[in-house]
Amino acid sequence: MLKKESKVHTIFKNVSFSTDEVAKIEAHFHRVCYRKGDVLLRAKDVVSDQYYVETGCLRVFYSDDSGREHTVQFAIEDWWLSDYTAFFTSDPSIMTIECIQSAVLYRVSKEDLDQLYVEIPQLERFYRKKLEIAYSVLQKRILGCLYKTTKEKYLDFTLLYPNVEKCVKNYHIASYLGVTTETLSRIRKEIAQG
Amino acid sequence: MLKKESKVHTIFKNVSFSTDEVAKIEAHFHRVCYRKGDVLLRAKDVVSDQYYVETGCLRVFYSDDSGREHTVQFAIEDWWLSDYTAFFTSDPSIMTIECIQSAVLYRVSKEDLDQLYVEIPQLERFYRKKLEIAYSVLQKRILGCLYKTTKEKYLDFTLLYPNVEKCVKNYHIASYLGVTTETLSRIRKEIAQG
DNA sequence: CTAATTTCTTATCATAGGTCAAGTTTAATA
DNA sequence: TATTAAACTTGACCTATGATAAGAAATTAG
Repeated sequence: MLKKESKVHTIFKNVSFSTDEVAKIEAHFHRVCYRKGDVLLRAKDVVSDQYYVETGCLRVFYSDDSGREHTVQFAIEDWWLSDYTAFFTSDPSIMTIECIQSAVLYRVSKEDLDQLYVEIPQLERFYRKKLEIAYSVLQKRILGCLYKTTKEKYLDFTLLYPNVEKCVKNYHIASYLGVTTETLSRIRKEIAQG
Repeated sequence: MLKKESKVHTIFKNVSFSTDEVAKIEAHFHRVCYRKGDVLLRAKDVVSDQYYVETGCLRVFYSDDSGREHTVQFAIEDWWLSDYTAFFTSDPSIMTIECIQSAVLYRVSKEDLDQLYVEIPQLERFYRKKLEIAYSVLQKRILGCLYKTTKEKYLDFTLLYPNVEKCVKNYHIASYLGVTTETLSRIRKEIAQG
């Protein structure tokens, strides 16, 4: 029987690790499952983990003072998620993470990751590059906020998250775009009518 | 006479490098000066450098199809700047970088930096952490775009860039907030009147 | 110091999107 | 399948901000 491929090769595509390094990494990534409606993280929790999504769909949102929810990111297959601001700064969470569709995730703690960075420079490089891409994506979104119409932002959303639209509620998308469900409804109608 | 402190210690605060490492880093950082009005980078240029600001004030902006400018960041003393999306992805620039107040910068190329990352893991760590903070800042700005009033966003701006307001034009700030100068004018009036 | 140019403010009007409310469709549950 | 609840759509009205224009203030150049 063939030796099972490590999940590490899936998670860290295009990075070559030694067998020893793969073992070290594997030891710190924990497979966890969640079901629709589960809450992985609540505002004010301490955030010591981040997650890699194998399957499922989740969203990270902020609830403002008047109770309105604002979605900062979705995560489906092959995405990462956390309340990164809290994860990076060690401040308490301001986000909530909710499971929208049953998910299989790999969890890793900040502490373990910091340790791995020292032992495996390749790994730190991977995360640096991942952050570079993430930074670019956020900057593009900000630019969109500055000058694009809601319709354009909606179309950008469908490109960035091609498979998310199917599995999330309308109001999830609206809260990502920063508009009301009513407005999104009108925009969809407009797009449908050409 | 005392040996002059290396600029490396100023740029990479709180990181300990060996004398040899300092020399290596120093060899790749080039002091450059710009004057008010100078353009460091034009849209469509290849972006091979990023800059550390010793003194001065600059801004990075995107010009949309109808010629309107949208400021993605300002940079004053101790900030870094580039068209990071282009810098990270090697795509041609979509941003323009303009000098608002005479500036002294330290320039480093992507190529040299990539080399230094391999030689000095401490340096890669510094930039990873810098990116983590930058990511948090951008996410906070996005969150602001999703639910804050223009007035609140303006006040956030004054907190994030406490000394920038003095040296930039009103329309620079407006283009950072994603509103017209007229709107910013009204908001300032409103704030002044209590 | 004065003139010219740029920037900022104020006013009027137009519009995208918010709020509230009602009705329709879809999904969950008995 | 029927009932209930959740999600979505549509309409009427309101508000913040954009567009345009004109004048005031500040900056730069002669």
